[in-house]
Amino acid sequence: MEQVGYATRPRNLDAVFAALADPTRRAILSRLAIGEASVNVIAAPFEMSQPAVSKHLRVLERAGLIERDIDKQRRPSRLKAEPLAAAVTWLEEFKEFWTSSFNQLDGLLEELKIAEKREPENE
Amino acid sequence: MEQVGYATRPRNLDAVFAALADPTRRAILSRLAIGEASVNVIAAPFEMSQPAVSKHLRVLERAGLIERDIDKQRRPSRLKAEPLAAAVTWLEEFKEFWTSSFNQLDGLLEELKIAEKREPENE
DNA sequence: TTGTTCCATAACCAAATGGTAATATCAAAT
DNA sequence: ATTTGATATTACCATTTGGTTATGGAACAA
Repeated sequence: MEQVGYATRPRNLDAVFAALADPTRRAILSRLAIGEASVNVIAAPFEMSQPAVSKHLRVLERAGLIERDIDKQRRPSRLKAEPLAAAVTWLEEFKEFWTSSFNQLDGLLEELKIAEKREPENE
Repeated sequence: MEQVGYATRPRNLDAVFAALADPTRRAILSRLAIGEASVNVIAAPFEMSQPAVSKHLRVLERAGLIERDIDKQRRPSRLKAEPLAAAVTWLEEFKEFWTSSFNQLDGLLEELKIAEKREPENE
């Protein structure tokens, strides 16, 4: 396994998460997980025009999630790893941070604050 | 403290990823990972108006990423776990699927295609 | 009472998004 | 040389997004 974006915090998290926010684009990624595919092959299952799919591909490309080759007239796309790894890293680090003892500490502080400030009237 | 949140579908990946696509909202989540906070406390570090932050909080709430309570005049927000877990699950399942043997198969097919460049493709 | 704090809401705006249809480009096939 | 096929590009449209200022209202403070 090669190293992926561990040291540097990639600043394109915005674009990666935004790209993942569309179900069509997630479906495209799933399709590409099976293997590279041309625009028309990608577009076939969707009930939208080819330019619409091309736009989605451009969003995925600018997020770094796919790369596009040139094969005769076709422009096969294929997945790229690093941005997804960055998203996973952000989410996992955040989850770990959040579920750490800070959480329980916060609960304790909250109870202390309530007890210290005023008698509970109705909870 | 009374509950004010809505019942949210924990599988709304569109809304979750869209919410995560904004750096301000990710920063708000990081702030809330330390502990619950009122709107003004959340808004203080940002160079934007309070209504702008309230809008971001509403996006996070509709994505199910936070819940909002009522404490006197304050509306403290706190994190919710399930949607983030859903996002992590999607990404990890996708990553696993993608890095499975399909990938190596695709690589093999790619080499084969290069080797037999003259052969037309099927769809 | 009067004023202040905290937050929401409304109206507005510019820019981005997601789609369309029509056309252009360009390599491949005939 | 002409046609076909795959994709990009353009022009256009409606909706959403992310921000603003102004205002309203409930709860607290004096």
